[in-house]
Amino acid sequence: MPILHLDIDAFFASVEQLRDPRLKGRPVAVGGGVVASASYEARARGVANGTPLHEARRLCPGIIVLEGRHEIYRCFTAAIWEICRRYAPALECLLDEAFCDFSGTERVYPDFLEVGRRLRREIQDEVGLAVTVGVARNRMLSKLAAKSVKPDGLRLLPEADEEPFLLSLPLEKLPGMGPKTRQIFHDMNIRSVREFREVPLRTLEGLLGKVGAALYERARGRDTRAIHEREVPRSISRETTFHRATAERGEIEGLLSYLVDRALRAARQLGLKAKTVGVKVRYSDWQQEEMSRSFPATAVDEDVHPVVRELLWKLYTRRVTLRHAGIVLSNFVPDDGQLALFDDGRLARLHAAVDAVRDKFGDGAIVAGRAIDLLSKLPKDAYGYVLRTPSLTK
DNA sequence: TCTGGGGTCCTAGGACCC
DNA sequence: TCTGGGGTCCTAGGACCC
Repeated sequence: MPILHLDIDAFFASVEQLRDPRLKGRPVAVGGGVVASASYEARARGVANGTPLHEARRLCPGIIVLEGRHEIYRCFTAAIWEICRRYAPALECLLDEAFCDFSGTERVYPDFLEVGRRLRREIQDEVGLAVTVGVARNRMLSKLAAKSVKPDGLRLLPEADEEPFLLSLPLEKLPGMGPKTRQIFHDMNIRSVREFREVPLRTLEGLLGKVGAALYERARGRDTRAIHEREVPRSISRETTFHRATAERGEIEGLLSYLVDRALRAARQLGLKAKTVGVKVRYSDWQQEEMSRSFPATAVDEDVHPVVRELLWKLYTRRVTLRHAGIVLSNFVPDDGQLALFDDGRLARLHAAVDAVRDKFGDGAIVAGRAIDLLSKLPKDAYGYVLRTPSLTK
């Protein structure tokens, strides 16, 4: 019974309620544009994660909407993962949830229900947040077990109970069964895991390839995905929606430069250089375009900015204003500290100094290049530019 | 009532090399 | 000159998850 899944209940909203007692017992939503996290008081009124904010206000008049601050949330998750590490030999953390791998510890912990109880109690006592815990034989089952007892719950799913539990699930509860895939099976009048089990493996593979084979396994309670700490990210992206849709080159380039600087700083903090950058734009009519380019690995802002400008020129062709723009870095390699051919190290030292100032005074403390155009257009605060929809993660 | 900001993995075609 | 096959990298796009 070696995998324990832990999920922080209504994470962002709960942190806000903890920090401001006046919010206790009241409907709270954190987000911009759509709800990123809704308190259970808000959920009771039909507000779900992903609900557009105006719709949330209609469903739940008096709902308190907050922008949220990732710096604060990160402190809370750090404290909670620390508590998990007291017990679990291996941990995989994703934003507001964690998988704890207890493989090989059955002698140390004869009763995983008791481990779950202790974890929940210590997190509640030391951090002040409620978490839901599920324990089962593998990754998928532990998460499904937790989902079945949210919020503030604890469930151990013994092997003997797996079959009836799985067979009772609606099809969309299977991980990997999103809206598109679900529709395919609904059209075939298949709506439950029980009915899905009748579909032969070959049919699923023919229909969905590897995804189909994975779903076949999961419908039978099998999941071989390991629990592991994320080493090197596959991509780092920064994107945002404009305060007002715009067609002004200077403003668009300025914003993209700013986003590149932020993403590259994250890469440098991880000791990574990127080999690919992508630019994405979304027009006011919601049409979206993306383009990417590869180059020799770099973590230097000035190397990436011209590529981004070139991509923007190729990409932004319609005479329609943009509502949204972003960049994504990918194809990372470790930064071996090697300098470019004609660089004597001054550039690296300059970036280290700039990063240090930004760490201390916020991303907006030092602004260079095209991002300077933003100074007159965007408000700034202690953390950097105030974007229309601040990121809640990093 | 027009819809956020992160991420992951998979597929597929084309370039290029052997 | 034509044919073929495999491997790898790049780019684009789709589906899914929190």
